[in-house]
Amino acid sequence: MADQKQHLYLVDGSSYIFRAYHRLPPLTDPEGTPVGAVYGYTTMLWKLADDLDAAHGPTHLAVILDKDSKSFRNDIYPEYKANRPEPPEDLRPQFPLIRDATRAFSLPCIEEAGLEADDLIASYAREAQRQGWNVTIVSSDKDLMQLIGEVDGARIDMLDTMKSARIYIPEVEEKFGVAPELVGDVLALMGDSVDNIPGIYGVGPKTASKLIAEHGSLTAALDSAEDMKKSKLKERLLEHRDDAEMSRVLVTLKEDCDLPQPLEEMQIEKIPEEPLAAFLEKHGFTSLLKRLGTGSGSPERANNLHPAAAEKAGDAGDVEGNSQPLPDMPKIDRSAYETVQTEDRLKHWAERAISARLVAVDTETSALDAMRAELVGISLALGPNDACYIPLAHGGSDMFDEKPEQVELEKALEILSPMLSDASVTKVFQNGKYDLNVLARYGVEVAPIEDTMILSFDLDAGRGQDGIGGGHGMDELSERHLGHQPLAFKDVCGTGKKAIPFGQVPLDRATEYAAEDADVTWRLYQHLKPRLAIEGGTKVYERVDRPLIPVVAQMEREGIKVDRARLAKLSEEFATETASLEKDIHEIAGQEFAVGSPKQLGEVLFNEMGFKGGKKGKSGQYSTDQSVLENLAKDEEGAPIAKKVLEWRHLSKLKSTYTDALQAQINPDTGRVHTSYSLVGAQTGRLSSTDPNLQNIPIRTAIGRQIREAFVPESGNVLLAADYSQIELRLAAHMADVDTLKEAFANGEDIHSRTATEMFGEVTRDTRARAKTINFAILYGISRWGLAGRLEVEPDEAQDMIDTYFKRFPGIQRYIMETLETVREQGYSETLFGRKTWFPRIKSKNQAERQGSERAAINAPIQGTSADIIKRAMARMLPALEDAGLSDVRMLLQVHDELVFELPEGDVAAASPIIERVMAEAALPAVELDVPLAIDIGTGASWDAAH
DNA sequence: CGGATCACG
DNA sequence: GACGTACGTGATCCGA
Repeated sequence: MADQKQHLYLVDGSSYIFRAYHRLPPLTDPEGTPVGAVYGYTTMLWKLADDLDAAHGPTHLAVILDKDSKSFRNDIYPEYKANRPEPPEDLRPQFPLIRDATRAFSLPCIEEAGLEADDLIASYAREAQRQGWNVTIVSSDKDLMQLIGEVDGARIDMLDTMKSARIYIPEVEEKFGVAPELVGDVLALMGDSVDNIPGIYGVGPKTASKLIAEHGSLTAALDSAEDMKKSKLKERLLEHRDDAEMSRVLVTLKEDCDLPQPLEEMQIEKIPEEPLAAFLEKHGFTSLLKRLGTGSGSPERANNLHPAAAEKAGDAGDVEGNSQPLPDMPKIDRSAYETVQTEDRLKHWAERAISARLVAVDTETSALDAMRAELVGISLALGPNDACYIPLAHGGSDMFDEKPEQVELEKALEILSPMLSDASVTKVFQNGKYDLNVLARYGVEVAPIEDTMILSFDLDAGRGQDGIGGGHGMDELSERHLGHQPLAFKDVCGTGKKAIPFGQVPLDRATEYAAEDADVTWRLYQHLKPRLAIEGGTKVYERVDRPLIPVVAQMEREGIKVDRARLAKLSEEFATETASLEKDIHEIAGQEFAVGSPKQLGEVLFNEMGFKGGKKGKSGQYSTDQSVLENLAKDEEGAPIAKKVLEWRHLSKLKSTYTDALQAQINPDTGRVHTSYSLVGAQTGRLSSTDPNLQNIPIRTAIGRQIREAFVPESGNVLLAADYSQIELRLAAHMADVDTLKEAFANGEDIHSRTATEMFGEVTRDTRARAKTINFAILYGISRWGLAGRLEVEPDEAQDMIDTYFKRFPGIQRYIMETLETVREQGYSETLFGRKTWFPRIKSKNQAERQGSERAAINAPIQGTSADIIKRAMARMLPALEDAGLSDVRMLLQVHDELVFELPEGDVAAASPIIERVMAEAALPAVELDVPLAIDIGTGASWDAAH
């Protein structure tokens, strides 16, 4: 008998690489091969190998892979997995590398034609269990959860390495509401859209779990349908019984496959250094390579991997590799954190923070909305693993539990405030705007601050692709830069209806989560801040973005007053009008249908009513967008219904998105609407606005403008709107150095008219409108087909116009070529103030993808410079007004080229010239433009009237 | 949760 | 020779 129980680890390699691919940045090795998923896979094996000596660690280990896409399940059901999309282009070359990586670790790698990895895993797991071994399946695939459980003391459990979570019977019961043996029955009912397993149509995980838990088996659940009272569910159970029974077969794992390699051969003791070292070297995983020599644990990060964008891009690509070595930080250790429950300990931490001069801070609250959330606790970090959590409003898990001991909230803030406002103590946040707003509502001012989210944005905007690895949230940053996955909020509080407020999380758990966030923030700061100077991000961070954080925070707290009664009245009018339009539309169509459903509308118009001009898109659905309906409206037969649908759309959009939604957004405490601006929302450096979005309030139609009339000042005040006139075209004139355009702006000419003169020789309504379209087309990166579509001319004619434009304004073409050349060379574009936007796909082999990046790259310096300028104006605005003794002016909103203020009527005359000057001079002294920046200012008793 | 649509600069 | 056509956002609805 072996002295230690045998323990087999079965790694579900195939499912792992898909998850790794989607979660890791698109890294490439020195040869340019994409290796993001391989890197993730390698670190995962590394961690497992690290556990070789551990008590619960593996004695035997094998990786199981899918051989090909077909299996015996396709014989039962040909559509099995038929919906699977092809793997992404830059993942495909990584599949063979996964095998290489496995061999590099000298581990067995098992795959078998006609069998899926799941079946091999099931068969190996059962065989090992029969021999009395323990088994751990390294996967998070829910299908495999069927296997979990114990037979004669031999356990099968699962390990989700991405979440660092063990999965055993309680976790399965939590997820499925039934024991592991019944998981297959639940899966058969609910189906699986990814694998294309039908299940019962209309039955999801909730209903499936409930039915199986109630009846004890699939058959019993299906049989019970007979006795159910009449319902949709009953019908569906009866009608689709066959589907469920076939699904049951599909989800059943084959547990008796022949085992291609005997269990004994999977024994491991120590990973030999070769060929692992050669593999790590070949793919540039040097930080792992270094660890191999020292024999220490898993890596913090791979620091010589190149972002795919910077591939062969000269010095830019080496930036990460050249960055200063990080102080060697110990692994995150959640058990090291302190829960601060007494005044003495709190004072101790405050004193330590003051002498440390740098402290990472994070607040925990009861809600996501900074204007409504209540403070629940604060965490601090002074170094790696040197962190604490200060609970301030934790209650028991229910009203009968006693509250845990904690420092009283006011007292705690009194102790912390001097430190938080101490000019010699830097407070580091992740998205500090949120914490600033929460603390400000408790009367606590915080300065000076640093912000890791903004640091990341200023260094890496645009670096991800299609949402992969490009974000600036804490969890993503931690994984990307620290190689560590922090506890997720939902792991602590749950999600959906079962979610509990943070204040009810037990203190030990709350401390692990909250203090870790401060710890991670502290570490990220150490990592990101040094990169600024090396990579040229200091200016934009220090001069533009960081100063803006408290300014935007204050704007959010100000909010804006809306006239609720007025909105309600509009809602009512829109409701009446849409109802009557809907009736008319049904009458014309000769049938009732959901006007709001593009699918139904398309079928009614182009099938039932037989109108021509129906075009189906990718989804196989008719397009019914504005342009289609406008064309239909030109047709005598089509006009009546098309016009009414257009009108219906217009009104129902205004009602649902604005008049209804804005009323609901009024904050009960302040009576005003508080948007939330994202400082990292747009890759170009613009702000974005959410909850509600106040940057897309209607203005282009008279009906829509009524909504603007509901944005009003407090009595005795007015609203003042100041906007940059044609700022992007002015910047284009400057950046492309176009004399004609610069001269026109210097003379205060109407730029579209001037363009019309240059291009068509005369200014008429028509030529001016065309010129305007062309001017914008230039800013957005032009194509003859795009312009042709907009102007409703032939592509040839559009090309002539583009040629003429380039001839008349010669700098433009040069600007476009030069911009693209530098972006291709260095991987990113830059604004006049040095803000970078990365374009990882600028060299894509996919033409559409590449051209899309090119258009974005042409636009980004212009849109981004404009964003820089208004941000600089915002940061200077209130101090400038205060210097002039105007302390009652409140800055409320920013809409890309416009600022909205609320101020006493009597201050308008004095404030207007100051606002104008600050905006006009915002580029100075860093940048001296060749064109003046003109500002239009208006005031009025509503936002509409101020225009 | 993705697609279609439409509101803004 | 085919591809798919203007940049940047966010909210709502539908339908799976």
